[in-house]
Amino acid sequence: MSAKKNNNKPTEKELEILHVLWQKGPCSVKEVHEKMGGDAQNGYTTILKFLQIMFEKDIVSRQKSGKLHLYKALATKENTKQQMVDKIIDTVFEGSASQLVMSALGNNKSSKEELKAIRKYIDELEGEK
Amino acid sequence: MSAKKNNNKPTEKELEILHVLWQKGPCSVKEVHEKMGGDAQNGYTTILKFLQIMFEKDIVSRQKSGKLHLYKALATKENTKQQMVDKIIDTVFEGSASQLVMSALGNNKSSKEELKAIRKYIDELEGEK
DNA sequence: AACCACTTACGAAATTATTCGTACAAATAA
DNA sequence: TTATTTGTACGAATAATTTCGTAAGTGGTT
Repeated sequence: MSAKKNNNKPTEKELEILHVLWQKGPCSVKEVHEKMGGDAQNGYTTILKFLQIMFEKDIVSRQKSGKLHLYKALATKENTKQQMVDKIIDTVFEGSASQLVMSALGNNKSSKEELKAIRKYIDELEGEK
Repeated sequence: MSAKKNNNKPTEKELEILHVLWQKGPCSVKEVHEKMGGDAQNGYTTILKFLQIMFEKDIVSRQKSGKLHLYKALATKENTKQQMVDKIIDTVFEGSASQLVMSALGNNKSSKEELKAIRKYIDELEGEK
């Protein structure tokens, strides 16, 4: 068992960084930094520090490649998403997924195609029951 | 225009407190404190402090009633929920509500009845298009 | 070797969130 | 009136998050 622990949900900024890693795969600090808008948004060492902290928290792994480190997200996007969704359902929707669903569709930004896809998905779920 | 500003999303604990206010309507500090489990969970002054801070941030309003203050949530539960949902869609679901929906239903905790209700809701939405 | 560009490591500052002790004010009981 | 109860205000301690300055390592060039 590792001395590190990862029971923690990522913070706001950690999530931003994870996004880059999910999108681009293993990255150097420099790549993450640039993808996040360069010094205009965050100092290079800020990103570096975060990646180091995230490494300690077991949120990312890293591997030396030449003289630099390549950082890689450990949690998958899917897991993290699921975790966040579960939590929001729990904390603001009284445990009811359907309430969340209605809220999500309520802003009327979903196209007919999307609605169709959702319906299909529901069909599949019902089939299983 | 007030000197205060409320562009801030509530923090974790603020959200907990909002929940009590949403559920019970205007409350004294004491009521919120008790509803949240009393001193076992949070000291009385902790809750008091939060309500004061939230008052300064314009998250709640307050009104003297006899010798105590009654605090009242300013944002509605609906607005807050919507805001949180919009944000999660934006930050982890690439702007796609349907992705969130699938994730929400994906944990398979929704009953047949819930699925039915959602389907009906989708029908209504499609009708509008 | 001395220099330069690039990268990591470390530590501390700044900010925000959370918790609580203590003092003070008002109403009420003894 | 004095003590007690009930509530507010304030300030400080602690913890977590975010930011960045500075030092130091590494490899390549001249």
